[in-house]
Amino acid sequence: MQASGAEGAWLKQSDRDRAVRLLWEPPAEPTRGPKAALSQSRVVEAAMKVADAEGVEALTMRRVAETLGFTTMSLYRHVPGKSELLDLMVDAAWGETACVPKGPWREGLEFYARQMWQMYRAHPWILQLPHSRRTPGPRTMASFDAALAVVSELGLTAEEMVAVVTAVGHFVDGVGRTMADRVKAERETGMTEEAWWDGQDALWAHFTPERLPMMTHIWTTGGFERPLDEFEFGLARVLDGLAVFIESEDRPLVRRETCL
Amino acid sequence: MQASGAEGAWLKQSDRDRAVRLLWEPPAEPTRGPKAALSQSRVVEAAMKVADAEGVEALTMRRVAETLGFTTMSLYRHVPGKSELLDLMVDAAWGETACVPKGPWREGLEFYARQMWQMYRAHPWILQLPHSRRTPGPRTMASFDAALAVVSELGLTAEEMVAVVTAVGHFVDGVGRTMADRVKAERETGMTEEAWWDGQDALWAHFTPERLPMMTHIWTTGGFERPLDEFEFGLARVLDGLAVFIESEDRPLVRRETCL
DNA sequence: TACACCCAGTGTACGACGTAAGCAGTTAAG
DNA sequence: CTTAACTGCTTACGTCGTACACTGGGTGTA
Repeated sequence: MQASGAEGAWLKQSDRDRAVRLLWEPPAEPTRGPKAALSQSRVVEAAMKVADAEGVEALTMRRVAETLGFTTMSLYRHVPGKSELLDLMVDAAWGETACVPKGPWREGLEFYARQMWQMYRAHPWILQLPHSRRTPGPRTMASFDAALAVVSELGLTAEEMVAVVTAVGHFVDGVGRTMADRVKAERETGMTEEAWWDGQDALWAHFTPERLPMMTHIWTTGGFERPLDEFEFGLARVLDGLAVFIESEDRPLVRRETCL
Repeated sequence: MQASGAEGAWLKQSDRDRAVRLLWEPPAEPTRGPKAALSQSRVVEAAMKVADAEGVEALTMRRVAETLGFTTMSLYRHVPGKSELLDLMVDAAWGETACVPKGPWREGLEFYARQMWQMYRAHPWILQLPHSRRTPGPRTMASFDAALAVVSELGLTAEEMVAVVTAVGHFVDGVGRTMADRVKAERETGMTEEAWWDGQDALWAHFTPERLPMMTHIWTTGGFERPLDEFEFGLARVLDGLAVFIESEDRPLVRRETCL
C-alpha cells in the first residue's frame, strides 16, 4: 500500500517500538540461514549516496537496489520500509557531525550551527524530509545534548536553554532549506542560479517601478548582484540577539499559548 | 510522463515563459466554444482547500477534481500541470497577507514576520513545497517589496537591506517548518504532540544520564513540559540581533564566497 | 443557413512509485 | 537427516501524474 493519507495511517504502538529498536538497538546477527550479502548499513549508505547525488525525489527503493546490484525487494530483508530507512539515514548524517565541545556559550552555539550547516550542505535532502515526530536516533540526540550543555551554566531556566538552542536550529533550518532548494534546482535544470535568473526576461518585464518600487531600485543599484552570505550574516545576527537576551538582567518569559 | 528525475528535466525556455505568463498575466476569456463550467481560480481554490484540510500528500489531481465534481483530466483544461498549479496556490496564499505598512523598521519587520507566520499556519503545506526557483508571482513579490521598503531609510547598502529582510524570512521558514511537520503528524496519527511523546516509553528507556546528561537533567526538571513559544522567543531574538547590526557604527561586510 | 473551427470535459492507458505475498535455495540447530 | 530460520527473487496490486484521442457544444465566417 502507498503511504496512506489522512485516515487509516494510525501508527500502532508496535510500529513505534520497532522504529525505536531499529535506531537504538544494534541488530543481532542471525545464527542460521545463509550469510547475508547485503546489510542494513550498506543499504543506508547506498541510499545516502543516491540522495546526495540525485536528490530525494530520485531516492526510490528501486534506485537504491539498482546501485547495489540487487533486486528491489531484497532491501526489505534489511530495512522494514522506506520510512524507517529515512530514519536511519537522518541519524547517520547527524553521526557525521562533531558534538559541541565545552566552552563559552557563543562559540559553542556557533560551532553547533556550523556543524548543522555543514551537514545540510553535504546532505541537503534532510531538509526535504518530514522532521517532527521522526523517531530521534542516538546520534541526533547526542548532538542536541552537547549543544544544551554549552548553555547550561548561564543561569537560564530549563525551558530557556531549550529555546535558545532551538532558535539557532530554526535559523539554520531556514537558511538550509533555501540552500537545499537551490542545489536541487541546479541539479534539475543544469543551470546555475545566476544563469537561471538571467534567462527570466519574461519575468523581469513585469518588474516595473510602479508595481515593485523597492525591487527595481535595488535591482538598478546592483543589490542583487553580489548578495551577502545568508548563513554568515544571519548567524551573526541571531547570536547577537541571543547575547542581548542572555546578558540581560530580567528576561521576559514567553510561554507557549496559541502555538500548536 | 512522471515528474522526471535528474536527467531530462531541463526546462525549456517556453515552459518558463509559460509559467511567467500564467502568474503575471490574467488569462483572457476565450470568445468561442462552450462556456466553461470550471475555471482556473476555482481549481486553485479547491486545491488549496484540499491541501489545507488533508495536507500536500493528499493533494492529487484526482482528489481536487473529485471535490469539484469533475473528472481528473478536466483540470488540465485550466491549469497546465500540477507544478504550475502549485505556483498559483503559493502566490494565492501570499495574496492573503497584508503588505508591511510604512513605519519604523522594527515594527515593520515584526509585522512582516507575523504575516508570514499567519500564512504558514493557515497553509502549512507551503513549507513542504520546493521554494527556490519557483517562479515568483506578483503577490509574493509585492509582500517582499513592502518589507524592503521598511528598511530602506536606514543607511544600509542594497545588499544589506536584502540580507536583513531575508534573515527574518529564514527564521520564520525554520520555525514554520517544524510547525508544519507537527500539524501534519497530528493529522496523520490523530494524536496530539504530547500524547505521542507520552507513548514513547521504549524511547525514553534509552535516555540515560550517562548517554544524554543534559536531556535527562532538563527532563527531570520539567524543561520539556512547558516549552517557550518558539516563534515569539526566536522572533524577539532575531529582531534584537538585527537592531545591534542596524544601530552599530561600522557594519561588517559579509560577502558571499563559499555559499552555493 | 452551412460549416469549419475551437474548446470544455471524458475515458482509457502507460510507466513510475511503495510494498504485500509467496517461492526457491542455503545454512545451522535439533 | 530433518527442520526451522533466513536470504534474495518474482509477481502483482493500487496509487500517482498525465499523454492522447474522443465527443459534443458553441461561435465566427462563407
